[in-house]
Amino acid sequence: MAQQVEAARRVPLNRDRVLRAAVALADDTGIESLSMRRLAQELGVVPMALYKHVANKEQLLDGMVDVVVGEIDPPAGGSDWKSVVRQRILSARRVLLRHRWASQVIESRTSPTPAVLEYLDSMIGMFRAGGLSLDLTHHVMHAMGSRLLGFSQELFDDSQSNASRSVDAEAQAVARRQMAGKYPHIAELAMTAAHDEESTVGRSCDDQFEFEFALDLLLDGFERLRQQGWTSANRPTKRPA
Amino acid sequence: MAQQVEAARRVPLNRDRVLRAAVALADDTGIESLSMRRLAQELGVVPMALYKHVANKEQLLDGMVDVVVGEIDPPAGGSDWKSVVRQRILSARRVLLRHRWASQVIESRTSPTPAVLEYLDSMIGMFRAGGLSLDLTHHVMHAMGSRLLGFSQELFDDSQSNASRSVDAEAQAVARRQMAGKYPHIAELAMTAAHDEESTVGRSCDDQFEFEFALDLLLDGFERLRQQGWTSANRPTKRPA
DNA sequence: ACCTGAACACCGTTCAAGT
DNA sequence: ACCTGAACACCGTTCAAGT
Repeated sequence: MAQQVEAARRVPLNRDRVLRAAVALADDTGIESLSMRRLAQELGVVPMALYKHVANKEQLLDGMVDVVVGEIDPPAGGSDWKSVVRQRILSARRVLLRHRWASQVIESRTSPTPAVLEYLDSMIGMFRAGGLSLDLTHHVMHAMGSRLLGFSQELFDDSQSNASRSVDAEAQAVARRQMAGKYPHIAELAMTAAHDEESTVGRSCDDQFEFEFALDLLLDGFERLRQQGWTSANRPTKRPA
Repeated sequence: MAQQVEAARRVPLNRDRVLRAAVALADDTGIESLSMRRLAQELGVVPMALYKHVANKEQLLDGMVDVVVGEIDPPAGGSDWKSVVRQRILSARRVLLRHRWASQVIESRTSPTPAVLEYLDSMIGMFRAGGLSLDLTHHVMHAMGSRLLGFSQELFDDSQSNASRSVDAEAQAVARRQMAGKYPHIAELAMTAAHDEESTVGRSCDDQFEFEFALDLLLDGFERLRQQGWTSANRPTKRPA
């Protein structure tokens, strides 16, 4: 332990070491006690040294989110779309259970990090590959965003609007093209929403409708189970406590 | 405006005025800029004056949550259970949209406030009155907790475990009886979980199973829509932008 | 040119000194 | 007995002074 600290002090600080130390500290002591000063102390450096690798605390938190999201397993190919999506989401859940501060931090970000966008993009791709229409995939992503994906509803909307706020039109177009290159499925979805026959400029999508879509889907499911006299007796084998 | 501030200064401070001012300040300037010092300034008092009405900032946040949850409409009787639940949840959503900081604060509480417990209790009561079995209601509440209820999955579990941590057995029993009096439906549910044939002491419930229940319910719903060639063309009338 | 100690403007909360 | 100014132990971040 003391040896590790010694060794760590000798290795020159870099962004990756800063982020991993921050994740470890948050895992161990909780996100509320993660401070720039405490983190610096843990790394055996003066607080100011951190500011060479992250612009500020917000960027540190962004970086920590990317580390965590990077731990989610890549999609496993082969089976039907439901199994593939299911496996991926269960992997994400395991990751978020390992880093219990992560959901809260992800939801607190004002705009999603690249790693989060990549995760969402590949998730959309899995639905599309499974044969779901663009239209259905759009609403499905919103419904999943509730909490099963690990973060909140509004995140998905913001990936568009926040990035393009207070920037001139030309820069926006460039950003959009860059985005389409990196995240084709997100771009495809955004495009459809924009070309919607009833849409006015920048309408994007109807939050209220998305919310009710998820709600009604669940409620109808509950009612169906109710009518069938559903019971949890057919629960999978439980490991003993 | 200046008159209001003058008048407010004359009225003696009480807990209710402190909480309402805190809610208004969070609504206006965001939760991150709500500080004890700033709130005191807004009320025209010295920071220390607040500590006569709330023990600390955590208790202030608890009180703010109760104010917000108190704004949710009471259940409207009469119709089928789905309409009743639907209306209530849509009311809760409207409230949380008015106070955009609230979800985050509710999820950050270490144990649920009385108002939140009351809200959950009456929600359970609505499902039970609709004819859902205790068993089904249990899983339904977990599935709803995802995000549609406005706060996270784990909250519901903690209402039991957190309250009874590091307290002797006798005090626990008293607390349980008090709880059963105030929140009969929660108590009923907790009881069933405890008497589950396979349960060991304090097993409460299988988080993993609850998560997958919600997940599979949604996924099966998506697949059904997919097979039906679902489209959002039958969307309700949209108000123009 | 690079690094960093001291300082700034905050924060929640305590406590002793004042009335 | 009550109230509160000053103080404490923090925080993120700036910046000028040092090498």
